[in-house]
Amino acid sequence: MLSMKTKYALKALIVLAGSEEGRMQARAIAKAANIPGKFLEAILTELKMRGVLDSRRGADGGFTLARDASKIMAGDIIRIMDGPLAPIRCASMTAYKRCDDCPDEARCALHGLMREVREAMSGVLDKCSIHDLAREETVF
Amino acid sequence: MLSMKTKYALKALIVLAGSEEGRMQARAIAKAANIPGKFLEAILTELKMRGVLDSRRGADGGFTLARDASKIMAGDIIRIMDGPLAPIRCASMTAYKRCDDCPDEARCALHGLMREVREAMSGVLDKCSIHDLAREETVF
DNA sequence: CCATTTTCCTACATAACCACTAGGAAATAT
DNA sequence: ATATTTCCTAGTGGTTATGTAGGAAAATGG
Repeated sequence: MLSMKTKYALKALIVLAGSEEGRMQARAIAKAANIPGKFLEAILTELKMRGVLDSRRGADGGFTLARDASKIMAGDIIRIMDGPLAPIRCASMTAYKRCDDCPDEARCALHGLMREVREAMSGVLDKCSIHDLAREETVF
Repeated sequence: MLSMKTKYALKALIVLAGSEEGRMQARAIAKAANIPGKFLEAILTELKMRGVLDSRRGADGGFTLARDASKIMAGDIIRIMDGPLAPIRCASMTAYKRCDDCPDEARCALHGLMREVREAMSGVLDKCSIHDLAREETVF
């Protein structure tokens, strides 16, 4: 299950990608996407820290996408906010970690299955960009 | 991410499905699958309550699969223990619920994407049975 | 009937996480 | 200088995760 945080992050990016100027203030995004203001602030800061957004402060400041919307994938955002896509760490590409109690990964029944799941999820989420999401007639 | 509970449930079922007798006691399963005993007890009880296992108590009691291992799908178990596969309730088949704040599902950018994800996950998890998992040379 | 075994049930513990909120410091534009 | 806006540190109240402890109820073997 996606956390609200992740859902808000995606919505915020879609709103931002669909904006005229390309730059929007936290307040405006919060209003447009119907997200609690202070909470969104924290989310945007995190996205900036992780290189997804750029920001400028002070009057007439705001946030911009750090790269083209077509290069920001839904999968990237979910990984940043919620962690790896894979249902289990030993099946993750981006955050692999061996299970403490697993004697032999190659013969673990779950490992193989969960890799398939990860692959399936990645196949959808890493092929869908914020640009793809923003071009539809989106309502929040 | 799968919870330990779900991981344990799957492991327990695989062990049980792979056993000679078809009936095993909680203690024995815990040992074979390397799961904390008392915790497993609770898990097995839940699986029984949800119709996946049958049980008999008293001396020489234990747990058996309530139906053929080939008819118990990994997806079923995950849904029972962790909830819906879909990343968001409005994209779930088995636990659909409209988002409170969503004015029009058909035009929600996330809805469509998350349905694709659910479909992809279901495609793997609802086609893989405990039987499939147990037939491999599994080690825990 | 009795003792033993095993499931079943209730309760608790503790740590982490989720979804936010408050208040102010630092930077920027006019 | 002032107003605006992001950035930073804290804290809060509720829920979930991952178990443990202790004993009641049921079944079996003798």
